[in-house]
Order: sequence, then C-alpha cells, then structure tokens
Amino acid sequence: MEPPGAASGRADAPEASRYQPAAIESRWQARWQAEGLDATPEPSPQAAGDTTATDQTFYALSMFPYPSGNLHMGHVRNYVITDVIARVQRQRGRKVLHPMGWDAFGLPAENAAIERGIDPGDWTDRNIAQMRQQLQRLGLSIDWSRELATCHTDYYRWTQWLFLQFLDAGLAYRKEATVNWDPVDQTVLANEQVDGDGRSWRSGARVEKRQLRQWFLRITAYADALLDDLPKLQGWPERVRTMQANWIGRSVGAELEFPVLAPDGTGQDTTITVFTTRPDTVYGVSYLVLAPEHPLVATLTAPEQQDAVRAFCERVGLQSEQERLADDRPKRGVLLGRSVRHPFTGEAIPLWIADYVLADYGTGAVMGVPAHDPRDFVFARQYELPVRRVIVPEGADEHDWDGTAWTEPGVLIHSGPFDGQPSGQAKAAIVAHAEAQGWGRARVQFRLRDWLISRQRYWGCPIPVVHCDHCGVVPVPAEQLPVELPRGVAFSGKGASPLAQLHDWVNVDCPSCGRPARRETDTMDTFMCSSWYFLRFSDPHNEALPFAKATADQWLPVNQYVGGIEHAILHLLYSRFFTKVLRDRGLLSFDEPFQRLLTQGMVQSLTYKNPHTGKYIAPADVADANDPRDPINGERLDVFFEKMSKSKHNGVDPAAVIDRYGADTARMFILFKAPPEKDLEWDAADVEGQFRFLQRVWRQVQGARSRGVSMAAPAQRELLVAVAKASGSDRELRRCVHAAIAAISDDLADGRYQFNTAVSELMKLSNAIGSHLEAASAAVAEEAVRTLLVLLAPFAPHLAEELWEQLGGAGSVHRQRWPELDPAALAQDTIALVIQVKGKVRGSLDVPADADAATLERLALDSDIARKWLDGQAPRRVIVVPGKLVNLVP
RNA sequence: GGGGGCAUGGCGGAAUCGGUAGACGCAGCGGACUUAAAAUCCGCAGGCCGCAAGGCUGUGGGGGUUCAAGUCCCCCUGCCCCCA
Repeated sequence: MEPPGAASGRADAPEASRYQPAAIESRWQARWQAEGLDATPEPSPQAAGDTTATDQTFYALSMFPYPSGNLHMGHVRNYVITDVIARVQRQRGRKVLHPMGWDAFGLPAENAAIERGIDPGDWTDRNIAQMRQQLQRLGLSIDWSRELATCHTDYYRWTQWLFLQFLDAGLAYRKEATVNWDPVDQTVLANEQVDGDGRSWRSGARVEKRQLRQWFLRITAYADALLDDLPKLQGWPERVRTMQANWIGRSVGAELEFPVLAPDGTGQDTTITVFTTRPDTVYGVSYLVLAPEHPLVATLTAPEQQDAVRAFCERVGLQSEQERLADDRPKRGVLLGRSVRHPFTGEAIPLWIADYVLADYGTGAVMGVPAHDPRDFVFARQYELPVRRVIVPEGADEHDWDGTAWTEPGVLIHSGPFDGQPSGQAKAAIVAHAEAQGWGRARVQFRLRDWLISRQRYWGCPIPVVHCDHCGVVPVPAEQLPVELPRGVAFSGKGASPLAQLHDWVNVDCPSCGRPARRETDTMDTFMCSSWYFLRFSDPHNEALPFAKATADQWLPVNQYVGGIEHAILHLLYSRFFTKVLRDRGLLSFDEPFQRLLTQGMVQSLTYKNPHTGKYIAPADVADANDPRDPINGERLDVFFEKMSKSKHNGVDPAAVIDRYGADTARMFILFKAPPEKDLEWDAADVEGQFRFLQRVWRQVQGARSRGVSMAAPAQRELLVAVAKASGSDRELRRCVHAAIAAISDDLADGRYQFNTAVSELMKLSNAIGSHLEAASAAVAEEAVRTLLVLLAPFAPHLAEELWEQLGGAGSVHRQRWPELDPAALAQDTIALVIQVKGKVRGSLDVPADADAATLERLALDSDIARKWLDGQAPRRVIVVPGKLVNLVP
C-alpha cells in the first residue's frame, strides 16, 4: 500500500517539508539507542527508613509477554500505555525503571519441537529476537540492557534457588493429587488445557482423573495474609480485589464428626469429619456424602455395594470439576451400604458418595441438608431422601413452604434445645455444644487450594531436587545450581516426560550420601517463573543472588503495573504470595509487589460472521461493507466488534499499521480511541484521523520555523507576561497553552491516566496554535510550540524529537522538564455568566471575572433576559454561583 | 441464583464538587482552492417546530430529592464481568 504521506500531486514538495514517519522513526530509534537515552539511572543510596529516595524512583512495568514470535495489538496497547507513563515520570524528574523481558517457558515451544522437530530453546530464542525487533519499532523507552528470559540459565537458576527457599520454609511439599491425564498423549494437562467437555485441547481425548504424586506450594498458609492485605491495594481496580477475595473464599464454619456405625448397627469403628458453614442446620441432616475419591470409601463400602461404587467412581473420574459442580446438571450418587450416627439426635443416617462433593475442598465430606442447600435438595429429590426443614424465615409460619431450599438465615425449629434461636446465635451455640461434647470444632475454611506446580513437561524450569533411596528428597545444593535442562532432546509427544527418559541426566549421585539417586523429572508451572521477574529487573545481572535486598527495596514495589484483566487472579495472586514469603524470609522489606495496577481493555475489531453457518468471514472477503454478504452463499452477515483473533479473521497486524502510518500514529490512535481500561474498537478511519493530526502538527511547526521560531532558549517569563498584557491574541494563545498544561497534567496524574482526554487536549492546543500563531509575538509563539512539543513527546516520541531538533532544541525533547503551569495566564477579564430562570438556561452575560455575588445578582436582575422571563416580577429567590451562573426563581 | 459494573448524537467518547450536556475525533453536509479530483483550509451539525428571531424537547424507561440531576435516591428493562 502506498504511504499516505507520499500522496500524489505533492511530488514536487521538498523532501524535508513532508512528514515521513518511516525515515524519522528508524533514525531516532537508532540514535536513542546509541546515546543510551533509555538507560536506567542509578537511584540514590537509601538510608534505612528513608522514603525520600523511593519517592524519586518510579518503576513502570508491563506484564511481560510469552514470546510467541508475533506481536499483536493487545501487546501494543499494553506497552504503549506503560511507555507513556514511564516517559511522563521521567519528564517529572523521577528516576525511572522501565524494563522488558520474556515469559519464555511453556508448551508451545515443546509442541513446535514435537510437530516440526525444532529445539524448544532455539525456537524460543528465535521468537524472542523477532518480537524484540517488532517491539523496538514502537519507540518504547525500555532499558534493554535489563532484558531477561525465564528460560535462560542465568534466570532460572534463581527460580530454582527460590524454590529451595520454599522447600526450606516447609512451603513446598509433595502429595498425591488428582490430575488431568490425557490417555492418548500420555501426559498430565493443566486445568486450562482441558475444555468444558473434559477433552484435551491437543488430542481431543477425554481427560481422565489420575492420582499422581505432585509438588505443591503451600499458598493456603498465606490465605489470611493474602486476603487481609487486599484493602491495602487502593491503587488496584476494585473488581480485581473482589475477584481475589472470592477466589481465596474464606468461609467461617465448623467441622462436625459423625461416627460410622459398625455393619451390624451396634458399635462404631471410625469417624467421618464434615465441614459445614451452616452448623445451624445440623438437625436437618438426612444423609452424609463422601467425595468418590475420599480415602474412607475403599474401607467403608459394604460388600454388596462394591461393584456399584467402583463403576460410579470410574464414571465420576471422567468428569471435569466444572461438570460435577454445575447447578443445572443432575446430582448422582451411590449408597455405600453403611450408616453414621447423628451426634445430636443419635439417629442412624445413610452414607452416600456423590459427584457433587470434591475430595480436596474442606474435608471431602459434607452433611446433606436438603431443606437448606440447593444441591442437597436436588440430590434428595433424585433419591427420595427426607427433607427436614429446621430453619424458617423470621416471622413465617412453619407450615408455609414454597417447596424450595431456604438458604437464608432464619429461626430454628425441630432442633431440640436450640428451637427458637436465630441462625447466627444458633451457629455459635451448636458449635460450642459440639466442642464441649468432643463432636467437632469451629473452623475457618478457604476455597483457595494449594498450588500444584508439577508439570510432566520438558520446556520448564527443572525442580532442583534429587530422590535418594536412603535420604529421601534431597535439595540440590545452592552452589550446584542451575540444574540445567539437557539440550538436543528427542520429542515424541508420547509417554512420560521427555526428561524421565534421559537416563544420563536422571541418574546422579545423591548430594547428601553420594549413593546412586535420581533427579526429579517434573518441571515447574511457568507461573513460578513469572512470580518474581519484577524483582529480578531491579538487579538483573546479579550473579550471587536473585536480587540484592537493598537494590530491590530501592525500586520496588512496582509503582505502576499494567496488563490484562485475565491475570486478575493467577499471576497477581501468585506474585503477592511470593513477595510475602520472601519478605518473611528476610529477602525483602515490603510485602505487596504492585502498588498500582491498571488493567487495560481488549483490542477489538470489526468481525463478520454468518449467523447460519457460524463461520467467521475475513474482512478482505467481504465485497461491500455496507451490505456484507457471505462470499460463498451470499447470505447476509452479522457485523460486530470482537476481540482480535486468528480464528475470527479480524486481526490487525501492528507491523502493517506502522509500515503505513508510523509508530507515532499507532500510539496516538490507541491512546485516544478509548480510556485505557475500556475495550478499544479498532477503526481504520480513526487511525487515518490520527495520522492527519500528526501531519498537521508537522506542517504547523514547519510554518513556525519559517517564521523564525526556535527552541534554542526558552522565552523569559517576565517577557511573556508583558507581551500578553499588551496583545489580545498573545493573551489568548498563552491562555490556551496553560489550559493545556493544566488539563494534561491533571489527566496524567498518578493513577488517573486519562490518555484519551490528554490527546484531545493536545489537539485543542494545536488548534489554538493554528488560530493564533500568525498574530502572536515571538516569545509567546516560542512558548506555545515548545509546550506542544514537550507535551506531545511522551505520546509521539519520534515526531516530537524530530521537530524539536529541527527547531534547534538543545539535547533531547525527552530530557525536557514537564512544563510549569502559570496560573496567571489562565485568568480571564470577563466570563460568560449563565442566567437561569427556574433552573432553565435562558442566556448568558459577559461579566467581569472578579465580580462578587452581589454584583452578579444585580447584573442578572438588570439583564434583558430577566426582563423577558420574569414579567417584571421580583424573583422569589436568587441563587448565585460566582464564576458560573445566576439562577432566578420566580 | 448471588455479587459487581455499564447504558450519553449516525459512531468512539467528554462533562473533578449536582451548576451552559455532547469537549476532542470519526463519519456526514456546505464552501474556498483546482480544468477536475485528491490533499489542504474555512464553516455547519442531538431531535422536533419555524423563512427567521426563537421556542419546545433531550443522557435506556418510570418515579423521587433539589433553585438546579447525565451526576444523588427508589423501581424497571437491556448488556457485560465475576462467583455459583
């Protein structure tokens, strides 16, 4: 496509007088790199307890990308937002850390190896090189000397080192767990890799549940801290905090014990402990349910139920958790053929297993209270179990019942000595009674489960332990790290982890006793690698430690973190967990990693879909955008905005946009089109509009230059004030300049980040310069152009730098301080006073800006507007808002 | 089902505290320049009535508080997100 800058008919224009982003941008990128413009300054040494040093530093961080090899618009939006924040902070005089790295372990590299025989490391490094080059075209002010990749040994040796810290703290452990097993590929899959139907994303096979010994991190030990510190994160979006709180899911309740009756119904042999948040409903229990995976199932199943129970467990093993818990699915269960004794009533009640009870939540056993729990209710109806109502709504008649489960608090009935008590009080009383009798205890339960970090995969960080028959699990000594991933491995995609098949690698001497032992062949979940990269950026070349405490304390916590809402729980929760553990280990002085969080919206684009076939149609195949038709069958297409993706054929390639318009236009468009946290609709016409604006700025500055405007030295404040006093157009232009400074400074204040309105203020300033520059005196013209370029610099860094240089500016425009507001320049002699009659606007009056309320009232009452609308009557009431309006109420 | 959010011109979006609704831009329309077109520049533009002056109306719908409501309160509708 022809660059619009090279429009026909202007071929005779001199080269230098046209805005040609391609030439300008690559030239400045090379020069900035050569001059080290984006290098991170050394923060001043920080005395203990001294906060002034951290006030001078600013850490701006984007969530680092997975190096797929292709930069997409979502990345562009993310990094441009962070870049503007970083640049503005530099102009405000802060020392800025703005790094970039790669979340480089993960399945796609291994799949490339399986499918195309490429070494995962080579594949990843190639992608990184390609993406870095694409990123650099955006003109981001990133300090590339701090670049890191989680798959490089100088990074992952410290991931391993940190794992050993967790192990040492007792926060890393192995246990049997139910995992997703793909029977075709013969490998474990992460939950995210299993679709809603319980099928593998790769093989399409139905995933099985298997019990395997896995590594876990004990995040539940920090559940309270992770929850209790959420209110500290005032710079985070409320909804992210809410999502984390829900995910952690603290619930207060009790454990109650139900003795299992011996088969003959006389004595008892064991006890089942249930967790419940509703001890007040204990008299409504009509059955007890174990999870099918519960360890007691094997021993408690009656002989005549063996076959049924085994078949049921197998069937449940095939179901995803989602399926098991879904409200709209029927609940299924099987009797174990045994009974338990209700501790409060002494009654014998049947023992079941059911799909809707999960082994790893609570105790893996629940008490069935059909009258007061919707799932128990469905289950009881299915198997004709008794429904015993023990709570009624306050003030309601016991016999009024709508035939559904009542889950709200109420008043107890049929509950022995607790009858008549309200739910809240009864909860405490029943738990106290159980405790006194030795039947149970108060207990806080979390929804959060320990973090399963084992992956039976090659392309991940090896877990640095050795299994020795004599010493057990032995950590690899820190001085022997890293445990390197062997290279040149053959991938079949079948069988156990590729690492497990490398006998030379697996077989080692035990670091403790020296006898033959085996390496751990599991690698770590990639979220481990991304849970501390923000720390490494503060001290990326440290060879003795993952980071020096003092250095990390100087830069962190991250002042502004920017990324997608999809990480609201996982990555952000894990990073918080890591930070708290490292603080408790004395490795850090702070306990929350991210002070402010901005979750940017998606980038969407126009999408065409055939409503009958469900097929997405590429925009290029739609002949007439005004009447979109399916190119195959001519059917009318649905048109809407949706997130860019390959499968929807609606992606816009950032490289193509930069080729055509330049990075500055792409940046400006993305910032202007929508507020950062909202979804953004890509629109080619709007991109064109942004390009036109930058062209206009270019022409404007060329015009100013030909009139002798120079950036060599700023005009003196006294001179500006003097000339503005003398000339109306000077005063007006100065007013516009300082209005822009005020508005843009406000829009870009810490945490506000209203880039869209900031860009529109830049446009207004440009419009004002267009109207007034001709008539302006040299000093005011200089101030106006200088302000425009310095304010434009963070948004369109190349154009601003180019024009700055053309006008003889000293040094880089990016080293210029943020312009200072002169409040006096904003002052106006007269203002338009709005006259309202009974709250309706009826006109306005030019009045002196400094007139007091009494004067304004008199002016309003004397006005033609008052005469016309008041019919000569004196108003009953007059409201005066000085500087704004007068409201006359007749 | 529970919790949270959102709803403003043809479109994206503005509107710190309740104080001129629609900034800025896109698309559109008119004009200037041009042999012509493109580009550029100038102007118009919520809707309705009117030649005009001007008036009425208007921020999803209904009600309320207030001198004054896009903004605060209550109810309803629709869409989105999270949890189930």
